[in-house]
This record gives sequence, C-alpha cells and structure tokens, in this order.
Amino acid sequence: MTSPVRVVVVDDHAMFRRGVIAELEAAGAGEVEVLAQAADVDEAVTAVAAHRPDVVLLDVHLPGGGGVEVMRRGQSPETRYLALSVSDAAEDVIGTIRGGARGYVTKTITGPELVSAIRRVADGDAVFSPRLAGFVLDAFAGSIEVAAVDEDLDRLTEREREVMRLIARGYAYKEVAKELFISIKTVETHMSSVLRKLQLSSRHELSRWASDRRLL
Amino acid sequence: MTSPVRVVVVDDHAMFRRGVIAELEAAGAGEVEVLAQAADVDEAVTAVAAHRPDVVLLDVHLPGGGGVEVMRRGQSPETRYLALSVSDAAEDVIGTIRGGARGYVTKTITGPELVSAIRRVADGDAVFSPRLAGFVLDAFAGSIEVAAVDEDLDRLTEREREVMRLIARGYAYKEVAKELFISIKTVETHMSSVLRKLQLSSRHELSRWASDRRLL
DNA sequence: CGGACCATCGGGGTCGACCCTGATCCTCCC
DNA sequence: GGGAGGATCAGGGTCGACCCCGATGGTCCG
Repeated sequence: MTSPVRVVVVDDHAMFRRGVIAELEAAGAGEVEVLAQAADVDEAVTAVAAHRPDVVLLDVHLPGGGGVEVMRRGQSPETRYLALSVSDAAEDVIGTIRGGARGYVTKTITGPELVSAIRRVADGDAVFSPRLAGFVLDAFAGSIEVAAVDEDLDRLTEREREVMRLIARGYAYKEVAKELFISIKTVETHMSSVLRKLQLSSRHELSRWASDRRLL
Repeated sequence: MTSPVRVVVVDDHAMFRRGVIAELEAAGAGEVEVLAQAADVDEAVTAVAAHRPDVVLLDVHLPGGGGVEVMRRGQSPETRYLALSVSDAAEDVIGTIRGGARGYVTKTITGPELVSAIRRVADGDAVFSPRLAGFVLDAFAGSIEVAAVDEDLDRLTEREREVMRLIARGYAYKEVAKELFISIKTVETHMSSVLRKLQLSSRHELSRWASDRRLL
C-alpha cells in the first residue's frame, strides 16, 4: 500500500473545515492525512510553506485575496492544488484553473468522491466535477475568442487595470486621480493606453466591455 | 433549565451538515437537539412534517426550489426558520425574509454564535448577522424612496423617455438625434429635462439609474 | 382668445473627455 | 552602461456633454 496523501485544508468557514476533515478521516482512513488547516490567505501560505503537502484543498473565495492569491504566493514544486468551491461560475472556474489549480470540484461532492479526487490530483491527474467537465471543455474549445479577449486584458499593466475599473464604474478622471493619489494627466495617460490596448474608443464602450466580462 | 431547542438542519452539502451538527453538539450540548437533516426541498418538507421542530436551519440555495420553497410548503405553526447561507446578496436576504424566515445568518458564523442565534429564533426574536442588520433596515426604509422614484418616471413625457433610454444605453447626442430624426439641440433640451426631473446630474448617473430599474 | 404644456431649434458658454507630443524617474535586464 | 518598459506629469488642442436664455409652432382646455 502506498503512503497516505498529505493534505492541507483551506476554507474560511470553520464548520465546513470541520465537516471536510471528518469526512476525510472517515472515508479516507489510511489514504489521506490532514496536516493542517487554514482560514485565510496568510494562514494558508504559511501552512503550505511549513508542511509542503501533496495536495491543498482550497476554497476559491477567501478573505485576503482568494484562492488564486494562495497559489501565487504558496509556490511549492511538490504541491498540487484542488479547488473546492460552492461556485460553479465561469469566471471562478477559469480563473482558478489559470491560477494553477489541478482540479475544481464543487462542495456538493461526497466524502468518498472527494477522497478519490484528492488521490487523483496527487497522482497528477486533473479532476473536475461532472457538471464542470463539459463546461471546461467548452471553454477550451471556445478559447479562440476568449483568448483574444484575455490577451487584451493581460496586456494591461496593474495600474492601468485599476484606472480601468474605476472609469468603467463611472468615475470622472478627477475622482480617479484623487482616489489613486495621482494627477489627472496621469489618469488620462493610463486611460489612453487602456483604450488603445483594448481597441475601444470611449469610456462608454469601456463600461460595456467591462460589464460584459463582469470585471466590476 | 428549559428543554433543548429541537432543530432540523437543511443543506445540500453533506459535509457542511456534518460540520454544523458537530458544532451544535459541541457548543450547544443540552441546549440544542438535532432531530433530522435534509439535503433538498422534498426531504426538508417531509422532515418538518414528521418532527415539527422548533427551528429549521435552512440553506438558501437548495436543489428543488430553494429555501423559500421549503418555507412555503413546510407550514407548521410552531416552527420557525433561520436561514444559513454563504450569500449576503441583497436579493437572497430580502427574498428569504419575505418568504417567512425569522433570521438570516451567514456561514461565517461560529458555533457558539449559531447556538445563540437558534435559541433566540426559538424564543421569537429576529436574528441577523451584524453585517446584514443595517442592510435589512435600509431596505425597509428604502421602500419609500422606490415609490417616489416611480413618480419621477411618470413625470417624463413620452419623447423624454425615448431620449432617456437611448442615452442610458450609451448613445451620443448626435446618434440619438439621427435615430429620432431631430436635431442635437432638441436632444439636449430633452436630456436637460430628464436630468432635472430625475434629479440626476450626468449621463453616467442616468445609466446607473436606468440599469438599477432595469429600464434597458 | 389666452394660458399651459409639449416638441422643436438656435446662440453662446463652461467643463470634461480624449488625443498628441514630449519629458523625467525608476527598475529590470542584456 | 545603455535600452526597454512602466509610472508619473505638462502643454496644448478638438470635440462632446451639459447649461442658460430665448424662440416658434402645435394641442388642449377653460
């Protein structure tokens, strides 16, 4: 028999962590070993660094930046991430996979299924809830258009994205300037770059563009 | 000592139910007695009819129609409902309260707090998470303003409403003029009237105003 | 008829949105 | 050390958004 999979559980709901761990100990006895748990991004990063687990069970929505932030800061070559979320929203799934997760299951999963998913992720497979599998494939099939869009968004610098978000919400240049502690001229420069990079021509189009992609 | 509060737990996530029950047994020993659990609307209605609990801990999002459906079909004079949800979205909270729930707490709640909330709901109090309390009051206070807003809309003439709709969608004055076969100056006049009558100050606010009321 | 209301348009003005050019400073990297 | 790219800002300009004042013609109504 192989050694048990070493796991860290990350979720901001104490009761949910408790339930997950209880299930893992019941259904995954001998197969899964829970090393630690964490309730927010900082705790999670610390726990990953300390234990170097095989698999991190990661909630997508977390105080302190979300699961993606954990994966960004908690780099560890031997550690794989399995997202465990209530949400099956497109942006959550895609964002989490892009962030480096090897799987994404919803919280409707049962204990034995979860143990199996953990085992497979530890072995290097990708795992998705049945309802998500078709969706993920669709997303990749439709990635031509999506890719074009997201490449545009990726081309924006961090500062440009901040300005973009505020403008799309209807802020005047003056208000954006005050909010970000920069001059109006700088806001104009960033906006000019944003519009050029996204191939748009006005703040109105930008508002539509952003709301279409749920970036607000 | 009073008799324990008799509770049914309804949530479609088995692991979450398990966590909740573990917490209730730990933090609410002697105070709370869990009679049954249910994973969907039908099970919940059956469980309520069979046990006639004092309090039903009810997840808002459920397969089979949602928590509201449970309250509609699971009428029992001595039973009170406490919603327990991940969502603090306005429509969920308002909808659930309208459906008859006596309280609404988010899943970030701790075990002891949950026991206390259950106790208070059983005693007839209304309970809301701190973050939601102010929100609920605002919603009720806001019903006055909503009525006033609709009177505002009635004050617009037919032509003004046409112009308003196009502007709210991001049309430039020039485009509105072409669309309606009138001059830019006339569009400006109508817009001026619209903004004055609705007590707004810019096309951006108008866009928000209109989309808030789903006039697009 | 005369007043109220609406739709239509104009002149003329302020201010914000957006563009172009050009500049400084800083960091990263070859 | 120099080049690339990002963040910051300025001058100067066009055009759209919005306002104030004023005007005409039409309808409805007392």
